[in-house]
Amino acid sequence: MKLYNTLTKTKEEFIPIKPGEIRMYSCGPTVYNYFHIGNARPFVIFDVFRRYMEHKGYKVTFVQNFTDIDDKMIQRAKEEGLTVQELAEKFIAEYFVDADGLGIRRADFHPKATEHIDDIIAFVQKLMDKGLAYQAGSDVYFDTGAYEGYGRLSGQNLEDLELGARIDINDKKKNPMDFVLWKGQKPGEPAWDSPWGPGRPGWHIECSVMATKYLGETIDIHSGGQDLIFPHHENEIAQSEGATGKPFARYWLHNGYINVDNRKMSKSLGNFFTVRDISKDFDPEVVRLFMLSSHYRNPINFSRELLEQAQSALERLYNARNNLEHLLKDAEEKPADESEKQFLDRLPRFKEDFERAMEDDINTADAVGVIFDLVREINIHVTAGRSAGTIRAALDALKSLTGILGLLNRKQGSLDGEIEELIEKREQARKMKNWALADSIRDQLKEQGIVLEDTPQGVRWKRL
RNA sequence: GGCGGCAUAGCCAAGUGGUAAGGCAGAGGACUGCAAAUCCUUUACCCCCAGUUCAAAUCUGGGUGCCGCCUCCA
Repeated sequence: MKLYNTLTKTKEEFIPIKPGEIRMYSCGPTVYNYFHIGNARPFVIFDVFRRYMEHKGYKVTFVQNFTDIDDKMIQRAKEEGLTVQELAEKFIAEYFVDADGLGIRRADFHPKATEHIDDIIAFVQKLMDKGLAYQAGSDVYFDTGAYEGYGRLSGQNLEDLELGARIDINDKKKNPMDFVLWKGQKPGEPAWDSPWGPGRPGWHIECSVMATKYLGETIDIHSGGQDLIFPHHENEIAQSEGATGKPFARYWLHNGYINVDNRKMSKSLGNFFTVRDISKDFDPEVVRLFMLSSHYRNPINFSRELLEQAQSALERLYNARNNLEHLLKDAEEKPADESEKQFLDRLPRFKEDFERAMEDDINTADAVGVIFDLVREINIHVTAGRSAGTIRAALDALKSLTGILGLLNRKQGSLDGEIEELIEKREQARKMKNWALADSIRDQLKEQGIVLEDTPQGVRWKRL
């Protein structure tokens, strides 16, 4: 498996610290709102990475945090008339609703900052003890000047950063790039007691603390959006390596942005679409396929038209699956004939091609292409009269590959009796060549979202 | 000012030395009572200019255009 490592700016062969095991941390959402599809991209792509590595037999321990205390949380809670904790609980629940819809599996741990205050305080204390942090008023700052190697991840050095700095004037800091580890309480804000007085953790520290707590001082992979490279991940490295003296993460993975009209989708620009909003018009699985159709490090433009394209593509996948399941219903158990054998012999190649794509820095776009190649092969060769074994093999191959990408989660389900009766009535009408009646029933069902397709093996239905 | 990314058909998008995967849309055909699904056929001067090479979308240099980070942000 080759992965592009932001730390080295090269594609490297991935070698886990412990053979067969992967420990990975991915930055999760600040839970003050529904998340938008820009936020969703890392959730989806790193979920796919995790699924793929598990498919390859790795034991993956995956941690994704919830930031449940910060300025935005406090402000939003105030606006909503909720406590910060109530706000967090609400949007953590909503996170899971949308994440489930997108087919994102739960992490092994979803730690929250507020549940690790003691750990955070101990961590900050450790940095103080090492002379890498200092108290200024009621705040505690990380001393970037005292830490060697600041800027390694983002390819910046302190001087250049300061030259272009658009940072707030803050007299309390020794160095403009110093960042807060512990924020002293302001009136009306939630706070926890600490050696430096009541306050709350800064943003960056929670990830260092929770990553090392759940995964160890050196982890295999740390991931997130490109906008986290600086300063968030830079600061995580400084804190973690400052505190432990060990490398923090071996591989840093960063996904590209989702753009709208070629501009980055972001909360501050206000040009964002929440997954929740999009779910009103599209199955979130469409969003998932949309994201996986391009390489994760490339920016992708978002538009309704592109989702419609993805939706049509997804339908093609479902059609193939539904067709196989339909064929399987009354397929015979019999030995494969010569042409079936040839088809079966070709099946493993799709898996190989798929894996080759995935091994190349998670090239899901290429991998999706392989799935469509497989679909065509299946549509050509797996037709009426094929043996049950052949159909099953095709279905297994398709489900296996789409499963790794977390696609085709929708179940075919069943129809209620009333609709079944209508379908039967239409079948009778067709036998009598009463096309007018047959077509009117078909139209009527379509109104209800049931599409009928007549095949040589009888009528097949699907939901719109 | 510093650092970085991208430019492939109507729309999306892989491909990083041997003359272009895949999807969507379109056109024609097959199948169908009609459809749908499916299959077949069809649609690319790979941003521009130089250079390296037997050979470049792919490497090098120079342009042009767009975007991002350096501030909260996935």
